[in-house]
Amino acid sequence: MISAGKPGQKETTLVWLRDDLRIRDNPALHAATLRDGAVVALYVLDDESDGIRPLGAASRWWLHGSLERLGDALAALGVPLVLRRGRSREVVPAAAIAANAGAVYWNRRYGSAEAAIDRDVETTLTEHGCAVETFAATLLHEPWTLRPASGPHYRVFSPFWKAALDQGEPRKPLGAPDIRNRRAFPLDTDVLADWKLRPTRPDWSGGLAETWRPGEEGARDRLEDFLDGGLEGYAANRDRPDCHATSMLSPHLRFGEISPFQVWHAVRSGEPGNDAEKFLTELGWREFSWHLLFHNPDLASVNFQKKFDAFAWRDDRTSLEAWQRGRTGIPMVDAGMRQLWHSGWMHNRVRMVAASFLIKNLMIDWREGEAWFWDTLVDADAANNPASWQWVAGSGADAAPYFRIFNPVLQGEKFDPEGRYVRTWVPELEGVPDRMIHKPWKAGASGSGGDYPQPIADLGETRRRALSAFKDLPG
DNA sequence: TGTAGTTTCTG
DNA sequence: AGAAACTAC
Repeated sequence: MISAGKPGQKETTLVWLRDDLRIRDNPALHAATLRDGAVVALYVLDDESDGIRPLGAASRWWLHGSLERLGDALAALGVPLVLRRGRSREVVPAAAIAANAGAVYWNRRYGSAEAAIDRDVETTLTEHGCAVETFAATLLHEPWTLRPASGPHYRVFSPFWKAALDQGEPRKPLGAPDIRNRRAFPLDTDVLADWKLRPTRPDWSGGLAETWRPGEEGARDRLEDFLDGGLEGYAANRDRPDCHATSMLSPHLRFGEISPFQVWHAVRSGEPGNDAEKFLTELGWREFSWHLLFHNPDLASVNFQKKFDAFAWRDDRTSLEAWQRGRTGIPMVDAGMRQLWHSGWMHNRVRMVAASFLIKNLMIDWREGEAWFWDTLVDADAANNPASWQWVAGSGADAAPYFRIFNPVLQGEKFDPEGRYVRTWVPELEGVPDRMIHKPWKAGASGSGGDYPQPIADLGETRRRALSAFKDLPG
């Protein structure tokens, strides 16, 4: 039972943090600071509740770093970060009671299992006389505020994004709160290290640590670096994996270390033009994915287009493993898969090429690829990941048509013309001349290096196989 | 944010 | 001959 407190006693406000691991532009935290009394932050590691998708290994690695940074930042504000593990429906009310909280605030989430948990927690807290307030923080547009004239939700990106833009400028970001010198009373907390979010025995995380700095400061630096060049050339170079033309903000956005509102206005305050529009459109795809997931909670497991349910995917563990390990013999695909394994990230263009190879050339179920990305990407996002895989498969909303099959050789020649990207991740190919770098099997004895494998699939043959198989889909 | 095969244009 | 345009998948 939460006591109303002695008359005049200032009540604690509990802020339940989830996918919003930042102190700036955090509406729930900000609102808590406007109240009298202490503020306590809570993070719950919940792998147990029904319908919750446990984090992949790369995401767990990231979470550790992000919580570490967040704990420091909150401590500097005089806000303790309390860590608890277990079912949110029980853990959150228990923490609220222990903190003698008069109010619990959080920023909304949009997965169906998560939203159901949040509704139940709200009910329980309200029954205990605890005030609950929730805020919009993670998406520019609440998924239910955008509605097409007909149908339950948008299925095509362009009209969706047009409707979003018609809603006007997103709100301005909030600054950092300042709430020092309010005494919170001490609450039991888990020790982060005990959660064992980071690998121990074989520590595969070296490449992640080289590449990333989880946390709000790392996010801000990444955004500043990206905007320093004024976005110049983004539209032209964003498809070039051999250039540093993309923002690499995805994992920071995923964990809410930076908000889309901050990104939006940072971009808007710069030079307007095609580069800025193009980049903001990428935020739009993120919004679209969440719009789709909100209206289709099983997006990660069920074909958006039902006619794909009948499709006979190939069961081929050997090829799947070759793909996962970057040993398909197709340089562009292997470079991407190795970049992913090493750094927890893959360039967007290469994601499309690697996914297309798995789905179309190998004809392996897109869910296998989605699951691998979920485990290995630091930006693994519950909406973006399945929406994008279904996009490539052709089973999704506004998806690429079945006959759009990427040729990894042509894609390589177009977007990695000197093979710099491929050579970075596939060192066996170092000695192959530029002309042959994306098709070393044709280089003969002069070229292909060491123990680099022969292609596990003939691109032409498997393309024709996919075309005829997908053509047989009903409708 | 497709490819491949074919036709048509151009120097 | 090679680019550009066109079209089916």
